[in-house]
Amino acid sequence: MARLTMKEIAQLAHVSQPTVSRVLSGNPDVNEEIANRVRQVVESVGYIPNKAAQTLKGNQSFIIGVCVSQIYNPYFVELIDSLENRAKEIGYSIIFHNSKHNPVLEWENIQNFIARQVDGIILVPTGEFNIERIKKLKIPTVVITQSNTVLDSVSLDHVKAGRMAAEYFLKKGHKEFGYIGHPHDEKFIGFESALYENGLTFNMDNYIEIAVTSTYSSMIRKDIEKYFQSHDTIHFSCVNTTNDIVAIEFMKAAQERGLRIPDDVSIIGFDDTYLTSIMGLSSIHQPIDMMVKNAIEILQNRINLQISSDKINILLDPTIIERSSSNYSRALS
Amino acid sequence: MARLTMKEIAQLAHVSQPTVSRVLSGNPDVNEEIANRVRQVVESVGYIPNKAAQTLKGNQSFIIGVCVSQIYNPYFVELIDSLENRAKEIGYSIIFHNSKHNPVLEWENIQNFIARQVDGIILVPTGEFNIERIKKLKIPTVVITQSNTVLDSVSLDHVKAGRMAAEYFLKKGHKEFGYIGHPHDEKFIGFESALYENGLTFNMDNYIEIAVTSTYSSMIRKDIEKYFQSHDTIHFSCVNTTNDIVAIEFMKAAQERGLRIPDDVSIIGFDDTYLTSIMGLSSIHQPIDMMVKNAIEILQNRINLQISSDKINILLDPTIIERSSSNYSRALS
DNA sequence: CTGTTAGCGCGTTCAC
DNA sequence: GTGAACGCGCTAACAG
Repeated sequence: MARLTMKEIAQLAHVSQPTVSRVLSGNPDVNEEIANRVRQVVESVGYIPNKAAQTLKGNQSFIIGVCVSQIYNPYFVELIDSLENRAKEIGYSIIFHNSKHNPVLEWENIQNFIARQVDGIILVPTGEFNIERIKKLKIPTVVITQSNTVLDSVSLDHVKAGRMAAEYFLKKGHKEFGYIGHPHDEKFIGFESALYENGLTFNMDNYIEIAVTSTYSSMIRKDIEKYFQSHDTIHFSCVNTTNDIVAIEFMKAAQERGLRIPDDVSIIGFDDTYLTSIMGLSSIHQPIDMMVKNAIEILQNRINLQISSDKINILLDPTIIERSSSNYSRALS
Repeated sequence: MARLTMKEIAQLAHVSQPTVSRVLSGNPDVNEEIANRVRQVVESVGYIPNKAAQTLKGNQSFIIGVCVSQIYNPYFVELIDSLENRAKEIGYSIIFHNSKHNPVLEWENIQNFIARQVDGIILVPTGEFNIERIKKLKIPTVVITQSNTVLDSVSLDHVKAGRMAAEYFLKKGHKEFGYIGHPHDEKFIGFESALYENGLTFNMDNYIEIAVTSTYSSMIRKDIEKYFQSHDTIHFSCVNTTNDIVAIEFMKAAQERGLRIPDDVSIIGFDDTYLTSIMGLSSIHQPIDMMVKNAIEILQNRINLQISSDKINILLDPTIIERSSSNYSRALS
């Protein structure tokens, strides 16, 4: 249980403890022979330096705190995996937290990050609740998968994604449009405006609302069923959705009601998770690795260069991946 | 950037630093008035104690290292989420690593855990490669989702799960059995032996082998396609699989070849991830929360009581969840 | 080039 | 009931 310390290594190698430190940190000003002797001992006893002490001393923990708002969506899994990979590449560890869409939990998680002396934070926020407080902490923080007006952020251009879906449907000859998403969905803004620019207005009765807190398939399904309870059938031939899970739940609900996909209703998902290939769901691809790469780069710069340059907001371009769920053209009239 | 220290809090509250320490640790031997004054200051400046220093001092980090062998399977997501939840409940943080089925990476991850002074490790091992070395570290470690002959472990009873699938198929009247899994699959042992006890022998030509390293759907799919290349069709009416992803990939491959499910071939998955409900896939349920609960409990005991009692190996009972993919009875002959 | 000294922020004696 | 002094394991500054 009691791990070896640098001091003990020093004794074993008959040198002073700082010399061991120098050898391990690659300081070249050490006699090669002595260095080898030290390395020999370190190797043979399997000594590993105590990062808690290094952190205390050096004011750097080489930890990045990651806090996501949910994890159920496979999209977040890929995000976490990608984050862990990149972080490891640059010698960082990840402390992971889930805020479950709860701002109070989110703030607790952030506080833990502070306590742990993380060098930076990557955040999928629950909303705007804690943003200002986080800003005040002066810890490099980048919001990922959403853009933010206060903090650095890296995300897909959601508005553009919405536009893209609308334009895709328009090109396929659709006339009546549906949307399934949360209230205040950026993608919807793009979706609606693209329609508007084509002389169409979105009928809000075709908006199926999913509660922000509906994190599980079953809850999403209930939200969709609620819509069907007040609407005998749907009055749209195509529908854009806020994520793949929502899309799939709608897909199932529609099929159970005898609606054919894509003939009766075309569907586009969002995130392009691996669920899409399983279900043949068209989806808008999020370049996760690219987002993560950018986010970590920003953090690194903020950490090392102590730059307090202007806020950085990166918006990446969406790509639409067509699969069978939307591969259907309406006859032109 | 430079965070407040306890000493500075002490100055602000006109007390000594140890007094602040006492107040924060809930030591009752402090004048109530002074304690309140301290709490007041702590609150108003948002002071958060430095865990790196606490770790260094107290020899406890309140960190649990979690290292999984892959993350692509949604099963692991639920595992990580559950772990994070429980850990937080007892005041622990999680450092997360993915070994990607690579023993070298796994060992690096473990070394990082040591460096970070984790109090315990929860591990989904890549194999036996590092087990003995880990044992020597004398750090409380529990293997999860697999049983282990050297370390503590909590897992489902895989052999029993295999038996359960076989018995289920037998009851449905099946005569020819298939299996899709990795080499040396514990579930297969149970599957085969249950058949054997019913006077049947498993035909190894009906074993579709998936490489351990086939982590993505596409790779699994390739393994399945390879089987079909050397076999015009399948000679089994039911098949047990090693996880849900494998099951779904087989499902798709079979359907593309005109096989009806469950009429021509019944399928049972494993893990009971949310993919199953999407696909109507029968599956053997893993009680993740129960496993996590047990695993963390074992860790806690090992950490706090310093107990070095006998190795603990918990085997939980499987449950089979029937959905449409296996809901079909063969006519009895 | 190497060893001695100091101090990171905190918890824990020990006197008072 | 409270403060002074020490040390956890390490890195950095300073001598020599």
